[in-house]
Formats: sequence, structure tokens, C-alpha cells
Amino acid sequence: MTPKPGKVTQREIARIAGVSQTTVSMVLNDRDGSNIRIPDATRERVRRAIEQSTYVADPAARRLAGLDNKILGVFTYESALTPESMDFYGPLLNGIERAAESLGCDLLFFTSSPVEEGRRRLFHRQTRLRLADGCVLLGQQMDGDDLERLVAEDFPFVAVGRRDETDAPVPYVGIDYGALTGALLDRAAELGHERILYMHRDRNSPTARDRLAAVARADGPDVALAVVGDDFAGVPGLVAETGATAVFAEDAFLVEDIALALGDEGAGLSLAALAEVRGHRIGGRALSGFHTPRQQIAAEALALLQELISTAPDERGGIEIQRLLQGEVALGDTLTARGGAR
Amino acid sequence: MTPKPGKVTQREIARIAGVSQTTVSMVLNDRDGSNIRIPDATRERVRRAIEQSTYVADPAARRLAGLDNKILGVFTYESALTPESMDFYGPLLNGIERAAESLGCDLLFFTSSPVEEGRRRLFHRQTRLRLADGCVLLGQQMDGDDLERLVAEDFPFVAVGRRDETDAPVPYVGIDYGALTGALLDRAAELGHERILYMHRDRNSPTARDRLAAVARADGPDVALAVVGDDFAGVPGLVAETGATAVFAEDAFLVEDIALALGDEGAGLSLAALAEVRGHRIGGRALSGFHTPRQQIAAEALALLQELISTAPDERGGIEIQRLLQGEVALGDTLTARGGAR
DNA sequence: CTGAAAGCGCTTACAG
DNA sequence: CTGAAAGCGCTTACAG
Repeated sequence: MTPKPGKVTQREIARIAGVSQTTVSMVLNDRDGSNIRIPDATRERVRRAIEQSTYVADPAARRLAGLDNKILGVFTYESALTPESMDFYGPLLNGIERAAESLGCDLLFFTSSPVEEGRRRLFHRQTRLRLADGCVLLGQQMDGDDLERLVAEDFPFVAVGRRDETDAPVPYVGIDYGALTGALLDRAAELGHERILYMHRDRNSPTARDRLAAVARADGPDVALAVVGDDFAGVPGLVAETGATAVFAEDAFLVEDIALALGDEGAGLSLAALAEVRGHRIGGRALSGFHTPRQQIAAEALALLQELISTAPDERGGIEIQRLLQGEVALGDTLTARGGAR
Repeated sequence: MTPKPGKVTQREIARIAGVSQTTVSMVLNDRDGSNIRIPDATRERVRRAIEQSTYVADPAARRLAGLDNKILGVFTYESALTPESMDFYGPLLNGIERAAESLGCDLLFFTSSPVEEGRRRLFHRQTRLRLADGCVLLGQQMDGDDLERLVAEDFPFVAVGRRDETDAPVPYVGIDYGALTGALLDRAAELGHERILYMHRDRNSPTARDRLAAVARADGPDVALAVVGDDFAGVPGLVAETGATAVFAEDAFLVEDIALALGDEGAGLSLAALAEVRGHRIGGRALSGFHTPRQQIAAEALALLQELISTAPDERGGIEIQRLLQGEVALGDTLTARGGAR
């Protein structure tokens, strides 16, 4: 007469072991302080009862009673697991999975969040956000209101990528794109480039602004800016007009499109992406750009998140919540000395 | 005097709206049956109070009170998000994410499960399994005890891939590798191959057995079997010995290794994988093998899981819980008519 | 050393 | 039509 398959509770264990349910809880959680002292004999009895049953603590009840859940939320502003998004999210997710493994945490992906204007909404009527002890946010652009609210509610979270869309200080772990951009410009200058064309998508994200700001304060080469959309027909003209000997673009895909649009006219022109270039080649040559430590970002983000989770809101002041990691310039083969065919 | 940031409860809403907490719950859940009839005015008052607050239902409490959580578990016997595993898991995870999105469910990845003997354990002291309404299991090999226990506990779950390691009937959605193998052998026969070498890893998984069984009952060509490990030095000898004009292997990676080991001696030899071959090429030619509908498997698995979740255990009898989907033979370029160079 | 009690935030019979 | 009460399974003061 099994009471109900698959639903053993502490009360049941207590009955078997002949103790109170409280004691079972104490044993399970290794509570062993000044005023609670459970003799090994009792402890052992409870342990055996648990082992012989299929007892597992109900995580919902634990959570309700105020304990950590060992569940970390993962919120992505776009679908994370599509083949296209894996290029960007893949290394991050991999790093997150590994970090979660070693922290003993499960990962809750908020795939249910309703999509509005092409992006998911974090807060909605049925959000399971609170089931997680904390949350990692991923995405090129984030919603400032979401971030404000998370801060206001003292909910532990960490954004991946630098954030500046709020007044409130948002915890983040990101890459120092400004520094990388500066370094790449210096390199271009060394190679003799005096006029560079920077093509970007005019996106309103902090990292996009970081690149633009770094480009704007370049003291070596003269950098012309151009916004591109989906049409690359005007690219050759732009290059000619500006007299650029090198074209930089916001990301590797953009460089690929630009190279395609340039065709033979691109021969002799240097190319580089102000972003991760791993695995990208242009006409057989390794694209110049950056190497960004994305696995490390993920690990660092989860470490920070854990810190926030295990610290009371009013004591988080001591934690350095905004962290920029340094990437490195990937020289590649497409940024070469000025003086090619054109 | 905000009571505590980020923790608005139904009681709070009730106070504001001047109703009982029960009524708030009723409104939230649209309970509107024979004996409960809440006037629109009241309903509206509650709605407004909710909208003006930042109320979100505590999922832990809902769950404890017996409601569905809209959380689906995802358990993988190996790490799912590594670059290497993405080849296999990627399309499945993508399909799962999409299905979860359209079902309005969140996804709980059990990354915390302790690893024993290279594989994760589903059941452990702190498993958050029960937080999910149901669970999808992924992995080439699964633990029979895990499956038995899930069945015994009436926990809704679906395995991806055919299962046969238990007496109890395990719900699964898989590919009919037996049929595919038969079809590929027929094709080989049509192309004049009379002696085929099938190289496999001697894995003890249902799909591995399905392939072997189909190979064994081939009535056309004569198929020799060989187990390979990490050493492929003996491959050329084996081919010569058996007089095979075609070599089949368990998966695309294995074919690649074999092709490498054969080198020039492989010229004229037909090659095929008894598995998904998308994206695999051998010496520039598209590898022959199968196309398996992995996105569809994921969708079907989640649909079945939803069915199980929303059906009481004693009424699940009517559900067809074991589903094999048909893939298709990918002709490719490496399975050609007999009579090449050798 | 150990148990009875209150409480976490919700849902759902059960009374008005 | 609406509220007071019990209960989901757990944890943690608080009494013995």
C-alpha cells in the first residue's frame, strides 16, 4: 500500500524513522549549531530511512520557505539556440553551462517570455524569474526599464556586455571594446593607413557606442563614418569618395558583406572587424579584428552573480559590480601595410 | 513606507483593492465557474491594483499549491552546450527552444547533476526535477534505472531516441534507423555492391542495435562487421581482407576517420554513414547517409510531453507514447556504382 | 536533545 | 458573490 507513488515527504520519512518531521529537516540540512545537537544514532536512523525511500526534497517548498534554490536564470533578448545565434551565444552558453556545473546550479531559460517588437520581455504576468536565485542577461540591446526594475527590486542579476542605459548601477561583465578599437587603430596607423572608413549599423548599444567613441578620439588616422543597412551597393563609391585605404566594420558578418560588395575593387584594401573574428575568413585570409574571451566572460558573470546572491542587498556595496575584461587584437591577414593595388 | 522592495503578494493587492486575498487569486486565474461569479467591477478593481503594482505570482507557491509551472526540464547525459556536442544536440535544442516558446514554457536545464562515470545522474539528493512539470531526456545512452524510476513515479517524461533498456514502457520519440539502414543497403545493392564492411563502435544503445539488426537481416549484399576503437591503422587491411567495395560506418565522424586511414587506397571505395550527414564532406564530396528530422523530433517530443503532463496518470493509456519518425536517405556523392579503381 | 507551531505565498473546497 | 480556513512541503525560531 504505497501511499502515492513518487511523492515521499519528510513526514513520511519521520514516521519511518520514528522522529519528528523537524528532525528530518535538521538532518537533511546538516543543521548542527549551538542549540541543536542531534545524536549520531538518530541522525543515522534518519539517513537510513531516506536512503531506503526515494525521497527528494521538494524544491518549491524549499524555495517558499526561503532557501536558495541553486537555480540561475538565463534570459536572452533573442532566441539563444538557433543556428545563427550560436555564433554569438554559443561560447557564452557553453561557459555558463560549465560554470553552473561547477557551482552545482541548474539553469532556467526563460523561453516563455512573450516577444514584443522582436524582443523578449523579461517581466510579464507569469514570469518565473523569482524561481531563480539570480539571473544572467544576454543580448546586444537590453531594455532599460527591465534593468531599472531589477535593480530596484534588489534581484541579483548580471548583464553580459557593458551597460549604460540606466541611471542605476547595473552589474555587468563585458569586453573593453574601446581599448581594443584604439589598439587596432594604432596598428593601422603603424601600417601607414591615414584614411579609414568605419562602417556600422548605427545600433544603439553600449558596445556600439564604445566603438564609435574610440574611433572618434583616434589621433592617428582620419576616420570617416558611414552607416550601412541591408544595401551594400553604395560601398565601392563610398570607399572611393573617402579615399580610404582600410575599411573597418562593426562585426565580421558586416565585413563579409562589404568584401562581397567590393569584389575586385577591394583588392589591396585592408579590412578588419571591431569584433570577434574567430573562424571568419575573407577570400581565404584570416580576418583581422579581435579575440574576445567569451568563455571567461561567462565564468566571470556567474561568479559575480553568485557573489551577489550570497550577499545581503545592503552589504553589496563592497562588490565591484562592473567588470570589463581585456580582449586582444587578432592581427589576421586582412589588415596589411598601405600601398596595395589602389 | 514600501513594505519590502520587490515582494508584492496577493495579500498586498487584496488590501489595496479592498477585497480578500482569495478574490485576488480568483481574478488572477480567471476562475469563473458555476459557484464563483465575480462582478466585473470587482474584477476591474483588482486588475488595476495589480497593474499599478509590480506583482508577479510566486512560482514556488503556485507549484506547491498544486498548479502547473509551465516549466519543462531538459536533462542531457552529457554536457549539451560544448562546441563538440552542438553537432548532435544543436538542432534538438533549437527545436526544443522553439517548441517551448510556442507552448509558453520555460526550460530548466539540470546542469547541476553530479557526474559519475562520465555521465550525469538524474536522481540525486538535491534534484530539482520536481520543479518541472515534465522532462525531456537526451543522450545516446541512458540509464535504465533512471527510466524505470521515472515510470514508476508517474513523472511525465519523454526520451529522445528509441529506448528499450527497460521492461516498463518508456515514452520516446526517435528515428527509425532500422528502416533507413535497410533503404541504404538496398540502394547499395542496386549500385552493384555485393560485399560491404560495416564498422561500428560496439556501443550499447538502442539505435546502435537497430543498425546492427538491420544490417544482419540484409538479404542483398553480404555485410561483414568490424568494431573500431581509436586506432584506425587496421582499416585498409580489413577492407582488403573482406573484399568490400563499400564501407559503412556508424556515424559521419567515423567515416571521416576511416577515409583518412584509407588514404589513396580508398579511391573507388564507396562510403556512407548510417547517421545524419548534413555538412559532412569527404574529399570534397557530400557524404552519403541519412537526413534525420531533428527539429521535428524535438517538436514531437515536447508535444508528447505536454500530452502526458495534461493527462492524469491513470488515463494515459490512450496515448501513443512510442513514436518513430521516418528520416530519409541522403544519396550524397560517396556511395557510387561498384567498379571504381579497385 | 527534540517536537509543536508558525509561516513562506499560493489554490481550492467550504461556508456564509 | 466573497471571505475564512485548510493545506501544499518545507525551514526556522521557540518551547520544552
